[in-house]
Amino acid sequence: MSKEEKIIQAAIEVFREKGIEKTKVSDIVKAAGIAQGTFYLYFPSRLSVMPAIAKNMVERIITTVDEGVSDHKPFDQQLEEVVEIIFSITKEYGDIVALIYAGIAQTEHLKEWESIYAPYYDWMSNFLLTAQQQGIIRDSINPSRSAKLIIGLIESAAEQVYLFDDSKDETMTLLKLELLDFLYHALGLRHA
Amino acid sequence: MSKEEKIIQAAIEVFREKGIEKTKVSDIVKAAGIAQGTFYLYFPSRLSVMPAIAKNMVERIITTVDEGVSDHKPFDQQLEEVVEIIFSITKEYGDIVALIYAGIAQTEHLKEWESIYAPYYDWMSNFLLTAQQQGIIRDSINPSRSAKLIIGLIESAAEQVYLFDDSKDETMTLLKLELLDFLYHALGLRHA
Amino acid sequence: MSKEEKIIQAAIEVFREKGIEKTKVSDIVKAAGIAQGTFYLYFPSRLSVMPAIAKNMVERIITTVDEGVSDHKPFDQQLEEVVEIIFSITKEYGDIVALIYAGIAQTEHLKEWESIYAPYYDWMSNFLLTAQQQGIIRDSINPSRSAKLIIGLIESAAEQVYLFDDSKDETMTLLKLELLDFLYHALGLRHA
Amino acid sequence: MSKEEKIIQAAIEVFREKGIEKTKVSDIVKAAGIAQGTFYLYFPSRLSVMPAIAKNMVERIITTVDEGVSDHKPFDQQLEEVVEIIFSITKEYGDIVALIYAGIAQTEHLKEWESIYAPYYDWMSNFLLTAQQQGIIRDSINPSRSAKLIIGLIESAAEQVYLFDDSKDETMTLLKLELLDFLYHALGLRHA
DNA sequence: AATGAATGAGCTTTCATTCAT
DNA sequence: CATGAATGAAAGCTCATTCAT
Repeated sequence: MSKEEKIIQAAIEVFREKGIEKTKVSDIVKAAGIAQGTFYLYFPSRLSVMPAIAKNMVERIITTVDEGVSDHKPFDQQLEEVVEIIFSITKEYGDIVALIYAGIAQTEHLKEWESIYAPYYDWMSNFLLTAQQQGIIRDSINPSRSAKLIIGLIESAAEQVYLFDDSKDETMTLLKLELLDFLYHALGLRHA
Repeated sequence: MSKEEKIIQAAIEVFREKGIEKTKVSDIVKAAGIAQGTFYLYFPSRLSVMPAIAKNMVERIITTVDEGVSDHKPFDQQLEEVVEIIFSITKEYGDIVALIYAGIAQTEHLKEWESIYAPYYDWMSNFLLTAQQQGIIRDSINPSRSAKLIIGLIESAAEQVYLFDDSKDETMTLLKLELLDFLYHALGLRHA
Repeated sequence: MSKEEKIIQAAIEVFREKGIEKTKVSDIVKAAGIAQGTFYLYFPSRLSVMPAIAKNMVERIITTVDEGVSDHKPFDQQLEEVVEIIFSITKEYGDIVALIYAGIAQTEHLKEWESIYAPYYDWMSNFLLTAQQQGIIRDSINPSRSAKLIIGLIESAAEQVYLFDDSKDETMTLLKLELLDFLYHALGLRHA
Repeated sequence: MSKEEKIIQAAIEVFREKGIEKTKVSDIVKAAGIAQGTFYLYFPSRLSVMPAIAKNMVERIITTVDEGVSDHKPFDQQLEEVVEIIFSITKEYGDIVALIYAGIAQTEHLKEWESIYAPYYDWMSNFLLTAQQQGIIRDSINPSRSAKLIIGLIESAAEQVYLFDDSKDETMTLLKLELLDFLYHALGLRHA
C-alpha cells in the first residue's frame, strides 16, 4: 500500500472514530504509521484529504452496488437489491459519508463532490435505461435525470433510518417497503 | 430584537459568508454588535448556536411552505407549489442548511436535527393525508412515512441543482419537471 | 509599565541574549511575564516588535548624547564627548542595534529605519549648525548632510572596535584619536 | 562552474529576492538545479553559505575598486573614483551585503567578517600610504586606521542614499560632493 | 558524488473561554 | 447584565537535515 493510500485509509478510520473537527493530523499520521511531515508531501492541508476519501468511498459504494445486483433477476427484484445495498452501505458507511460531505462542504472542494458522484449516477442511469429499453419502466422516464432523483431518494431514506431514527428494525423495514412501493409507482413499473 | 436573537442572526450571516470552520466567535459578536463575553451569557460554546440556527431556519422554511401553498387549488398544483417553494428555499438557504447540518453532524447535537425537522415532516404528512382522504392519491401511501421520502427527494433534487450543478436554468427546469412527473406517478395521482 | 513596554523591554533583553533567529515569542513572553497570546494583542507578528525596539533604542541614544554633552564646553571638547558617548553606547548597545538593524533589514520595515534615525540626525545637524554659526567649523560644511556622514563615520568606527576587533584598549584609544583628528580636519575646526 | 559555486551563486540570487529568513534550502537548491541533499555535501548547514557568499562579494568589491582606480591620475581624482565605485557597488550589491552582514551577525560567524574585510582595508591602507609618501595627504594620518574610517564613512554614506533615501539623483550627488569635500579636508589634501 | 523521499522537532499563531471590572 | 483584555492550550504546518538507494 502506497503512503498515500495509507493516509487515506488511516484518515477514514480516524474520522469515523473521532469526527472531523476533532481529528488532528497527528491522529491520522499516527494511525498511518508515518511521520507528520510526510502527510504534507501527499496532501497540502488537513482538509484536502477529504475529496480523496470521498472518491475512495464512492468507488467502494459503486463496486458494492455493481457486484451486489444480480444480473439475471427481474428488474423489480434488482431494484429491491439496490435499495437493500444502499441501505446497508448507508448503515456501514453513512456516518462517514455524511461526515465527509460535511467536511467537503466546509472547504472549497464542494464542486468536486459532483464529479466524484458522477460514476454513481452513471451506473444508475444505465440501470434505468436498460429497464426502459426492455419496456419494464415507463417511457416518460428520463434515465439520467431520474437517476439523480432515485439515488437522492434512497440515500435520504436510508439516512433517516440510520442517522436519526432510533432505528427499530420495524421502522426500517416499513420505510424500506414504503420506499420500494413509492419507487415502483414512480417508475411506472410493469411486470415484464 | 433580543441579544440572543441578534447572536443567531449574526451567526447565520457570518456562517454563510465564511463557512463554519472559519467563523470565529469574534466574527459573530462583531456582526452582532456585542462584546465577546456576552456571547457566553447566551450560549455555552461556539457550536451550541448551531441547533438554535437550525431551528430558526427550519421554522422559516415551514412558514414559507405553509404560507406559500394555496389552499383552494387542486392537489397537483399544490404539489407543484411545494416543489417550487422547496427549490426556491434551497436556492436561498440551501448553503446555510447544508452548512448547519454539517456543523451539527460534527457535534453531539445530531439527534436534535430530527426533532427540529419533525414539524416539517408533520406538515407534509398532513398534506398527504388530506389528499389521500379526498381520494386524490393512492390509498397505499402511508402519509407519515412518505412525507419523509418526499421531503428527502425534493430537497436532494434541489441540492443537485443549486449546490452542484452549474445550474443552467434549463437543467433546473427539466429536473423539476422530471421530479414532478416522478412524484405524480409515485403518489398514484388521480385527478379529482 | 504598560504591557507593550514590558514586551519591548523583554524583547530587547532576550534578543541580546540569544540573537534574533533563536529568539522565540515564547522566550519574550516568559521574560515579560505575560501570556503567549497577549503578545499578539500588541504586535501582529514576531518580527514586528523590531521597529518598536529600534525606536526605543534610538531614543535612548539621543537622550544619552543630548544629556552627555556639556553645553558650556568648547566645541572640540563637545565633539570629543560625542565620540566618547557614541563609542560607549555602541559598546553597550551596539550588538543589539546591529541585531535590530539586521532584523529590520529582513522585513519590510527597512524604510522605517530612516524615520527612526531622523531625530538623531537632526540633533547632530543642530550641533554642527551652532558651531558653524559661531565660526568654529568651516562655512562650506552643510550641517544636515554632514550630520549623516559624521554619525555614520563614528558609528562605523565604534562598530569596528567593539563588534570585530579583539578590542584591546589600546586599539580603541588609537582609533578614537585618529577619528577625532580626522573629524577636526574634516570640519576645518578653528579654535574659537 | 562547480557545484559549490552554483550553490553560492544561487544563494546570492535567492537571498536578494526573498531575504534571509524567508530563503529556504529548497529555494537555493532549486535555483542551483541540484538535489536537496547535495547542498549538505558542500555546506554543513543552511547559514554556513553566508561566509562563503560574503567572501565572494567582498572579493568582487575589491577587484572592482582595484581595477576601477586609474593608476596614473592624481590622488584627488583617484579618491573621487573610489567614492564613485563604492557608491555604485553599494547601489548594485548594497542590499545583499547588508543582508549577508545581517545573516552573519545572527550566527557565530561574525568574527569571520573581519577577516573577510581585511583585504579591503589593506587595499585602502596602501592607497593612503602611497599618497602620504608622496606628500599628498597629511603626515599625521595613520593609513591603516584611517583606512577603516574611510571605508566605513563612504559605505555608510552610500547606504544612506541607496537603502533609505528615496534617492533623488540630486540628493545623491549632493551627499557625494559633501563627502568628497569632507574627505579632502579630513585627509589634509594638498595638491601635489 | 548525487539524489530526494522521509523525518519529526518545534515554531508561530489562533481563538474559545474566562473573569475582574 | 455587559464588557473586552487577558489567557494559554493546542494544532497546523514548515523545513533543516538525514540516509537508503
